[in-house]
Amino acid sequence: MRVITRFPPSPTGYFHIGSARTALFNYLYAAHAGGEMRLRFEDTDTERSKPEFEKDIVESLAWLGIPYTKPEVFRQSERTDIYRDHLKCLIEAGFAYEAEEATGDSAKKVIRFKNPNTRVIFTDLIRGEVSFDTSDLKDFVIARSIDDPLYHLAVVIDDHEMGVTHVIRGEDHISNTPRQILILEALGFVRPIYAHIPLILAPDKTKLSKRHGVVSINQYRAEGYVPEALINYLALLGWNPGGDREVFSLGELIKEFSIERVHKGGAVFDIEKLRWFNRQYLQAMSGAAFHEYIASAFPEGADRSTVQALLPLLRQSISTSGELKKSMTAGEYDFFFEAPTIRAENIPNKGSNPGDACTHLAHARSVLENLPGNAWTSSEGIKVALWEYATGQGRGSVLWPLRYALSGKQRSPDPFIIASIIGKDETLRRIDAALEALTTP
RNA sequence: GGCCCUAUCGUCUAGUGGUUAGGACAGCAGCUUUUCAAGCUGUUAACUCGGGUUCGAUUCCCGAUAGGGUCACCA
Repeated sequence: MRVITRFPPSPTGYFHIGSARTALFNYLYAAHAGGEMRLRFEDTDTERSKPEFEKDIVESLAWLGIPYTKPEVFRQSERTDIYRDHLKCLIEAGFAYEAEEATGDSAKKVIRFKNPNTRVIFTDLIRGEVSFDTSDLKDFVIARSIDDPLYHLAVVIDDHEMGVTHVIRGEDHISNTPRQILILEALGFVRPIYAHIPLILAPDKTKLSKRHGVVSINQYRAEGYVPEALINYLALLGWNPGGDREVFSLGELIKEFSIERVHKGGAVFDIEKLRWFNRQYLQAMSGAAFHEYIASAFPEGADRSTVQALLPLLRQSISTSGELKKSMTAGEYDFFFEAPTIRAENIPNKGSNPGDACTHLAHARSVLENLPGNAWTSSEGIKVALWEYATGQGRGSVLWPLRYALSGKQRSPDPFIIASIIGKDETLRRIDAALEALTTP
C-alpha cells in the first residue's frame, strides 16, 4: 500500500506554527514510507477564507522546504457538485435528512446526519484504541444546504477521493473522528488510519494560539529564524528518535521518523530552545551564506568593508538576524562605523584614576602606532602587542580605558576586536580623542 | 458539566521490573583578555498521589488527583 497523507489547512489565518508541525509530521511519515503528502485547502467557510492566507501557507511551506503534491482535489470551494451528489445519495439512502431549523429563521433548512447511536472504536497509531459513544453527538449538521457542505462531510469525501491512507492531525481533532467515521461508513468508504499528534502548548499549558504572541511562520521568518532550525525544533517537539542527539537535517528526520515514538502529551513551546537551534545552524553556514543572511540587518549605506569585517564577530554572538537588527537600530553597533562620543569620567576603569588611564592610553597608542600593518589583520596581532604591558599594569586598568575609548560603551566586544575592525588610523584617532578628553578640564 | 486524551528536572526529553534516573534549553558558579554576548567547565533540579501485582516498582494494573482537548449552520 502506497502511503498517502494529507495536509488540509483552512486559509483563514496566517500559517501557524502548530499547522507547520502537523504538515511536517505528515510529510515525515509519508516520506519515510516512500509515499507522498498532498495538500488541499479547506475553504468551505467562505466568510473567513482569504486568498492572502492561502498564499501565505503555500509560501511558508516552500520556505520551510516541506514538499507536497497538489492533486485534483485542491479547494473544497471548487467542488460543491461532488459534495451535492454524495449528499443526495446520503439522503436517498436514509442516512441524512433535511431538517427545519430551530434557531431563528424557520424558513431555513439544514441537512443533518441520522445518528445510528452506536459505539465507534478506532485504532490510533499514537494512542491505541479509542472509543466513543456517538449518541452524545445527536443528529449533527453536515451541510447548510444541498449546495453548502460543512467541514465533516467535505473532509470525508476529499480524503476518500484523494486516496488518503493516513490521517495525521492535531489532538484537537480526536473528537471529530467518530463523526467522520460515521459519515464515511454511510458512504461506503474505506476507513483511513488515524494518528492524533499532541498539541503545541503555550507556557500556560493551553493550546498555543495568537493570544500567546508570535505564532505565524512568516513572523519567525522575518525575525531571522532559518527554516532548518524551525524544522529541527518542531520535529523534536513531541517526538524524538531516542538517544541524546538533537541536531537533524530534514533528510535525517525522514530517515529516523517513526509515528510510534510520537508522544501522547502536549509539549510547551520554548523560544529559547528555538534560538539555540538557530545558532547551531547559523554557525554551520558558509561564509557567503551567512553574509547574505545577515545583510538585511544592516542599514542601507553601511560601509561594506566594515560589514565584512564584522561578520566573524557577529556569527559568534548572534542568535537571529532580527536581534542584530534591533541592536543596530538601537545604535549599539554605531561605533564600528563612526567615532563615538565619549565622556571623560567613563574612561578610567573602576578603582583607577584619570592619570593612570591617561598613562596607559598613551602607552597603548605608542605601541599601536609602531605596530606594522600586517599585525592589524586580526585581533590576535593587536592583543599580542599589548598583552604583556596590560598584564603588568593590571588588565582592567589598561584594557577598560582602551575599550571605552574605541567604543564609547559600557558594554562592547573587547578592544582588540574593535581595533582590528576599525583599523589603525581610526584606532589612533579615537585614542587621541580620549586622551584629549582626559586632559581637557 | 458530558465525552475523550494525558502525566519523568522550570521546559523539551532519554530510559529501566533492580540505574549514582541520562542528555539538551533555561538557571547558578567558575574560566575565558577583570565589560556584554558567545564559548568552555562544573553544578542545582524530576519519576503526581494512593492502592494493588511482585522478592523488588519510576516502569505493569486499578483508582484518585491534576492538567489539557472537545462539545457550532468554524475548520
